[in-house]
Amino acid sequence: MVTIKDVAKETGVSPSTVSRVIADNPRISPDTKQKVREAMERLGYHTNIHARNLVAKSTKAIGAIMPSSANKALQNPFFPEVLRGIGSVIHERQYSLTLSSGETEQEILEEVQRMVFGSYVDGLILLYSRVEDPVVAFLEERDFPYVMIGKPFDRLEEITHVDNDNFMAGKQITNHLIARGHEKIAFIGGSKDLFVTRDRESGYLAALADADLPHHEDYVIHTEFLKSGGKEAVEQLLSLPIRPTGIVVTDDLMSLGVLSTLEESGVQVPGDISLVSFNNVYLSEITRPALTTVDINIYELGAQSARALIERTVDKTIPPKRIIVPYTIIYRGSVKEYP
Amino acid sequence: MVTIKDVAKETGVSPSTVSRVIADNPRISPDTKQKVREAMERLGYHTNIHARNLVAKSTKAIGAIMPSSANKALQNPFFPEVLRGIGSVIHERQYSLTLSSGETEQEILEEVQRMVFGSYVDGLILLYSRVEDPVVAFLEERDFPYVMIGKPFDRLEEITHVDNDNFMAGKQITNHLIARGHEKIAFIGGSKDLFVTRDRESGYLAALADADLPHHEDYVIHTEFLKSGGKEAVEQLLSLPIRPTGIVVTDDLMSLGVLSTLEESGVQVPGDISLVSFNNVYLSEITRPALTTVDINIYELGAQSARALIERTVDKTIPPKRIIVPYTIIYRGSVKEYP
DNA sequence: ATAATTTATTGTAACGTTTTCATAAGAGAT
DNA sequence: ATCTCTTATGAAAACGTTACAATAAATTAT
Repeated sequence: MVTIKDVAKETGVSPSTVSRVIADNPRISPDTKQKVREAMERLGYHTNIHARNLVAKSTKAIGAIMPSSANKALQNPFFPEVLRGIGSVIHERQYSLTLSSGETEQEILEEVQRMVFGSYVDGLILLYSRVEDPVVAFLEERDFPYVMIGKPFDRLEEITHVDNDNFMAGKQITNHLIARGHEKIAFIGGSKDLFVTRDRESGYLAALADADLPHHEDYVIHTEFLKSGGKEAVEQLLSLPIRPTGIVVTDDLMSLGVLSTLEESGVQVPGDISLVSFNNVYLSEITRPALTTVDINIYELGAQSARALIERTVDKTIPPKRIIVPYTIIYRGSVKEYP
Repeated sequence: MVTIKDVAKETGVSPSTVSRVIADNPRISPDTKQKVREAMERLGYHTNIHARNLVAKSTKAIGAIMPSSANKALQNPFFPEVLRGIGSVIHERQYSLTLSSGETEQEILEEVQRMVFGSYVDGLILLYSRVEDPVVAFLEERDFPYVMIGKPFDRLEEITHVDNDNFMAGKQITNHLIARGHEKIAFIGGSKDLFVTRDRESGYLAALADADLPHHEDYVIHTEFLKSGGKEAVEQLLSLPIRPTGIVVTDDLMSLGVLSTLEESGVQVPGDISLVSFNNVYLSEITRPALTTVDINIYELGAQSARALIERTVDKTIPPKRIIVPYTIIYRGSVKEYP
């Protein structure tokens, strides 16, 4: 391994000078810089991060915490896409990205502790948001830099997070259905513990209220992600005396299940029932019909969170902020004028 | 930050002793161990990896290299799933996982170089296999430990890799179609540059040959992953004078597109055409019909590669090996007896 | 011409570990 | 009682880097 000393010897200069050349310190004369850089190139020098980190205290690495993998949700193409967004700014800033996951809540917490105590990373991105998260409690207690993708359980103003305006998105996509003449609109969402679900549901309800449409309890269904993708939800909906003519589903992957179950039951989409969805992952354009869905810009969710985190790690004093990533509605074939 | 010295002072013992306790060195008396461990617990000691790595030379970290993200393939739920597999053994062995991706080939190579030169990781897992990969060339040249998921371009015997028996899988799933009476069987695969595609195709051809079924050039189609998920492929197939009655598709996500396009064209699955697929990702059970697909055990692909890599990093002399992860065929509703 | 200031460079300590070598104390052998 | 042999511990060097204080040389001010 070629070290700073080798370069120093080669150039006939001291190690400290070489170090400053690496840092591009203005105190070093252009000639020496030139000379040293050539030697570094020639010898194939690469700085050893561990030595650097040991003294510099900064690791130039951030960690991404995945939700507990006991959860099928992990198969959602959402994750590769956020990771891609994070990765792009990580790469651009010459940082590195450590991925952390675990089967259980407990495992995840342990991993996080190992990472912060062992100073593996300068900061963390939480790729999920859940109520009463012990990880958040731990990070707050240690005052360790982190940002959250999604909406924090509490202390909204104190936690830097990047999110969509899920309320407005929910409202607007529901309005789209209403504008197309639908009045009996159902809602299928994931777990009530997730803020995405809650926000999108609130938006849905607000849209109904604004349009003076009645709201039926039975039209709102919460289902576990893994439970055959909304099969039961659809069955429940179809068994109702008055069937809805439109459905708002909070996730494309779930929509796929909903779509299948509907067609299986002989219900045409969008002929009999219109469907709108969220996320705009790849599959939403290859289903039949292609889904009208709100594109929440997952990539940007990742990129923004990485930017905010890095900013935060270099200057701990900057105040927490909330970043709202804009969404766009992608109109495709799953909605039809009613009647 | 509480260091080894603090623990030493607290216990009235030397730093070296504390270090030895951490390493569970048998030379330390049970009493001192007990005493030191208590102090570590009490003070909340956690070992600083950078200091450790600096002297120990091992980072206890491995890197995972994702394919270039210019590629839509990244949205494939395949990746979260391998990552989950890798993550599980990483966690179990107390290693950490660094994720590396890049837009372009060049970016990826740079990242890899940074990782190996800066001694970020002890070894790398390549989550893709492609022809003439400069990353592989680089790693070989530096004799840096790595394993590949999939099949290497050349030097099969010299590169540790973990793969499925894609030939047999392709053959067996095609045989399933043949056993159900199909004789006109088409094949839709991804890029010919990918070994998965090639192997599965060879298996498909072998099955046809074994059954003395004729092979039509027109029945084999290679399509880019991102191109609307096999829409064109299906259209080509349907425009043929003699339509196939069965199709082998090399990826579930692609099957979804195929399925949609077929139904759109008024072709019933499995009524008119039977479909078999590969990977068994979550969505394959929520399509309509649910896909008969070969479960390649993605999780295990990840776990095995991590195990093999770690083994390799602790002992560089162990010979390269090839690990074949068994597959199973999951029979669902996309195949029907012909006629 | 001398003093004060700026500029470019170096020597050294520090970061938190691990590891080699040395040493003290106790056990066993003579 | 002396000597050797374990066993348990400590002191110190090393890992590769950064950063602070010190110094030498060059420039400017008086």
